[in-house]
Amino acid sequence: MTPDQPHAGGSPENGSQTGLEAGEEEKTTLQERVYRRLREEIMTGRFKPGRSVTIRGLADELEVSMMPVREALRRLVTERALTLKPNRRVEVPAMTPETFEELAESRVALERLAAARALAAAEARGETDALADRLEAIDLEQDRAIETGDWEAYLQKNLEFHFTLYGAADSRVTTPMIESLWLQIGPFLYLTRESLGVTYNEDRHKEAVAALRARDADALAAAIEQDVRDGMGSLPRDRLPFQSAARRLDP
Amino acid sequence: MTPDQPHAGGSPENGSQTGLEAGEEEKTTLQERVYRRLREEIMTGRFKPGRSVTIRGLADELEVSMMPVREALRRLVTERALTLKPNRRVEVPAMTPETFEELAESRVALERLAAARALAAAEARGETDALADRLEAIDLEQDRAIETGDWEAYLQKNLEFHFTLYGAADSRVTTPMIESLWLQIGPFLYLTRESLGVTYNEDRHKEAVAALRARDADALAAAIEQDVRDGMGSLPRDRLPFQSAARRLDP
DNA sequence: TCTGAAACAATGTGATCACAAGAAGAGAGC
DNA sequence: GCTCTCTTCTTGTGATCACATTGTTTCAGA
Repeated sequence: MTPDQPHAGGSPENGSQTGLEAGEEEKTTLQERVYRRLREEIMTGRFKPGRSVTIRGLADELEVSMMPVREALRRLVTERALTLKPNRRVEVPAMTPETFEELAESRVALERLAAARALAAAEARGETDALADRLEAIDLEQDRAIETGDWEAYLQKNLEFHFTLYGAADSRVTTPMIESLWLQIGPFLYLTRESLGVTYNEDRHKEAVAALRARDADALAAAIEQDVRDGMGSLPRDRLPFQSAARRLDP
Repeated sequence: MTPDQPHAGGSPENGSQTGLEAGEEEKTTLQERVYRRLREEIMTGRFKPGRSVTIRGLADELEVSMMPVREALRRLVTERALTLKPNRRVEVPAMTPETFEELAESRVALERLAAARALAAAEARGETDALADRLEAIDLEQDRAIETGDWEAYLQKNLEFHFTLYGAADSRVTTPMIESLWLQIGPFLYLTRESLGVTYNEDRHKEAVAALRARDADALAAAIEQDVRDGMGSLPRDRLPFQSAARRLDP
């Protein structure tokens, strides 16, 4: 739909010529699709810290009007994926060592909880082994991604592993908070790759699966905690693209 | 500002005749003030679960146009203070025992973390004792609120105690998440009062202050955890206004 | 060449309108 | 009386416009 057309709502002819994955499911609102699109781009690091984002700019780029972009941006700001500067301008937040530390600690606290809840929920439904099987399959695919050097797939499978586990608890409170944390860390991980090159970290996924099969909630939580700490703590702090360093990467 | 007036932005004559705390600071956006107002009303239980909220209805009530209400509502939905039904209608979410449990567990996980971080930050700045003094003063006021039977002040001081503590860490990640959790629990607490009458719970604030003075992070976290569990766990589950019961309270 | 102000452009915020989907109500048929 | 359908009204979503504010550029004066 071109903005010149003075119509609204679910006009049947929209979608096919927008930049928003043409031919996809049209059931959702435009704002929702813009949101997902932006979220995806933020997560994969296409928006670099310090880049300022404008409503009209994105509206033109995505070939929609200002309204959906405006609401999507506001949503991302409340999720802290973007920040609202005092000027009312929106930009990709720069990472600081303090925030990084806090994100790691919050992830540990919440993901331990989510993992324990997932085990309890799966066990209550008698699906624990099935869940372990699924996680094991994902972990194998991740190993394959490492072998073939596919960094994107590696990160994707890591994300899939964690959220498959937490999804078993269908926690409508905890999971969204964890998602918000990932959303804040995501772009930084991709930046890290640019500045450090590809570094695959050892993970504790196999230990987690084993703990799950053993119905050992404490061991599961410990494995998840170690996994989070390994993933975020093993990065060389002094060479990470924090704040000022990040600006250097931005043309 | 009346909606009939076809002007926008920071017209100097607005604010005085809106329902939004006339004469207040005009520096913020209208959307921000609507947001705070709604947030306040949700927290104090003026919006009962199941009540459906409409953009135009609120816009008329607050004497603003649809736009600020629309954005404020979306923000509250993102924070899970309100729920977006599949019909795209917004309503106050009904509490379920599962969600209540999950909110309690999440609070424990995050507030333990926030408390520990607060102690570390205060100690690093040499303000630990000053912080303890402030918390003690708040706790005394809370005791006084209990004596005089002022339920509103009681809840207010309880909130103040917790966020004064966490504020010492100025955690830009953890604190907002805790706020979101309180926002989800808040209205339910007030509902609970209506259905159960006033019940003052014992708290662990004095233990927390003592742990703070002793620079004992573990004891502090334990006190906070106990405080959260006492506050949320001591309520008689079978008589709480969950889901169906909540509907009964709504005229 | 540097500084400062004035003109210009870009941007966020709020208002208003149009439209489609859904909810509610009325009325006919059984 | 009950159910189904058609109509009417309500509501959310998207588009577009107006305005104030913030950034940016230009250009004169030293």
